[in-house]
Amino acid sequence: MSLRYAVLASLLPGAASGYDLAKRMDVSVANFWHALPTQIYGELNGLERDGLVEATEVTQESRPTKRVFAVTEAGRGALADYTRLPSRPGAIKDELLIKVQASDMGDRAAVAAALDGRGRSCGIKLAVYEALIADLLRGRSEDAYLQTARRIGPYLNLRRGRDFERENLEWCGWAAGAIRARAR
Amino acid sequence: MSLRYAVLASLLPGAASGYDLAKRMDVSVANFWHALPTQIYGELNGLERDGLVEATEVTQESRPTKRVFAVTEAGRGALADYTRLPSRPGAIKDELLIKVQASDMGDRAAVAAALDGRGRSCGIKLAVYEALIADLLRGRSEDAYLQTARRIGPYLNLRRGRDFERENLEWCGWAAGAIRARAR
DNA sequence: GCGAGCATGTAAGTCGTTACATGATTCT
DNA sequence: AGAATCATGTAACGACTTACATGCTCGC
Repeated sequence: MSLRYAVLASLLPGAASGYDLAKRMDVSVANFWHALPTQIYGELNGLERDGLVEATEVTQESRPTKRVFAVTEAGRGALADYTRLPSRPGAIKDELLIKVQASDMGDRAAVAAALDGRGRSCGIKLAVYEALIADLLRGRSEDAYLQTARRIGPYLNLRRGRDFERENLEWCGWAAGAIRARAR
Repeated sequence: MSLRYAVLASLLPGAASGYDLAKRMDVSVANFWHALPTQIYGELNGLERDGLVEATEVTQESRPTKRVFAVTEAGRGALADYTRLPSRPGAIKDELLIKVQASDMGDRAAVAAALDGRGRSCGIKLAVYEALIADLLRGRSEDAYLQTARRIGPYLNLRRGRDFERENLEWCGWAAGAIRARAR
């Protein structure tokens, strides 16, 4: 029941087609809620049925016709109600950490290499988050932004994502080093 | 297909019943792979069918009879093979962050209160991780431990868990403050 | 000409959660 | 007396993933 509200929240900055929304969620929200296009198409139709979003057909030249979804008043209300509900604890699923857990009995070199690879993708995500943060701030200080911006939720979450990647990056390097030191 | 290896890795320190394993995973591995008892019982039976674990019936007085599972040689081999496989990117699912994302249009006070609550549970988890780390180190320095311990995988993951909770705790406080400053 | 991107979905299958069932024992 | 712990599961449901289908356009 949460994907529904992740989709709704991702539509807040403006209407979007399912295809566009899938890409938007990949940068704005993938950090804490990941969804594949298939799932998003289904959820958008469900939201439309329940009157929480409204669809408009947009005919394009030299591109397939698309359906653009906008949050309705009822949708905004449902999302506000949702913010009052208790949340279940956040969950992380990471196969790599299972491999780290078993690394002593497994292929140490392979796990260390996997950690290097993960470190690289953390570095890429980190750069993306830093660019998005700079985009929002547009030269303003953080304090100034938090006082004047129309919305601060997305900024708070970007900060969380950035800090997470930063720390993960550091840990990957450290853990790979520790495992390699062990290999001798 | 990953729960299977999370279960196998959790059995490495010693044989356990499904019931015990569910609790063990709640402290050792919940950090990066969470599973409910129902799922663990099912997976253990699957692992037994495939010869990756072996079950022994243990009759107890004044307690129900239980089945204790131990990793077999084939199980150890399967886990080692698993460490060589590529991992998909780690995924976080956190309802609270959806609420933070929508907080500007929702109930700010409720979201701030939810962040306080999350901060408290982070503090508790942090204390647990710190105690587990101290338990493993037993007075030794980290360097000494990494050089001499039989296994370092669990330690590396405890460090990751600790750092995560520490940072999450700090972020929750900061975000709650920012949202409350907004409410005025 | 070929792959990548635009745009939307269905169908099938796997994974994960919730509710329920059982029944003895130990703690408050 | 009632709740929590020990111990294992089944059944039903909901969430998520994978594979596939369609067809047009743009850049290389």
